[in-house]
Amino acid sequence: MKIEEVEISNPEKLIFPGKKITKLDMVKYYDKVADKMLPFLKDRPLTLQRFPDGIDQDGFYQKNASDYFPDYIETIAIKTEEGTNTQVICNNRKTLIYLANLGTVSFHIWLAKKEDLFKPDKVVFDLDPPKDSFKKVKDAAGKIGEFLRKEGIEPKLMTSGKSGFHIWYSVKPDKNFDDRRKEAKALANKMEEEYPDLLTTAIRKNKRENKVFIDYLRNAYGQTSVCPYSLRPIQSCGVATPLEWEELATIEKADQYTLTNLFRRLGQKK
DNA sequence: GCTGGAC
DNA sequence: GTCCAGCAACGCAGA
DNA sequence: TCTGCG
Ligand SMILES: [Mn+2]
Ligand SMILES: [Mn+2]
Repeated sequence: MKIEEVEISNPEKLIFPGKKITKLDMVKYYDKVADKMLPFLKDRPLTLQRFPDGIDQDGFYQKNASDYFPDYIETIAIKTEEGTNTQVICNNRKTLIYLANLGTVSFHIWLAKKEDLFKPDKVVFDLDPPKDSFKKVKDAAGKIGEFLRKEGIEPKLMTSGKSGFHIWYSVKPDKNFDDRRKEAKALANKMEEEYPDLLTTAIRKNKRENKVFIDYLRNAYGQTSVCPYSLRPIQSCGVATPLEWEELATIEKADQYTLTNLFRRLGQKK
């Protein structure tokens, strides 16, 4: 069995056993969503989150491209504190299929592109709910969207596919991570000030007091956030789904859209 | 999922 | 021939 | 400087 000239091994192996979703199902999902997803992957170093034996078994993160990856897999050298990593960049459908066949469930992307790895082209706020209070994080997303627009920013919204939301905005890649993080922190502090009962920037869990955590620390060199349209390794096979702001009211959980129902939504959406 | 080293 | 370990660091902020 | 965090 081949898709995009990539041999699919063990197509019947269950990756989401609870939902009886096979590796072939997953590969087909990524093939189908590729046109939407590839623009978000473009030119960004990738961390793969792989579950070759399904999400009920231990998985692993993979940063470095394996020696056996075929030549058509694009890679980039990444400076780290001690040495160099060689990370994958996924700029085409064939690569996406190849990585999915490896059991990659989730794709985690850098906030900077290969042209300048030290200068991010977006700022991300990762909203994490307390325990599992989706109500609060949904409320927070709406408030933060409104807040950012008042600041003259045009924020984008997506479900994380797992428990919360991501809100981000595009910037020119003309400042380094330290500067962008300071900017993000200042905004997060203002949000917290405006909604002190709902939002917190406290890193320690035991100081969050059941509030929604605004994680602005993703805005740092070498950090990643989940790519739009990536699956998440949870029973529900939730998808990180970009939303129109008007859609927020209709969302009842962070994994509302899944491998199974995402295309129903995309079909309706013009 | 796939490889390479240990046995 | 079979078995099995490895497959990710990093940077920040607060204590 | 060490630890929790994601
Ligand atoms: Mn295995
Ligand atoms: Mn999150």
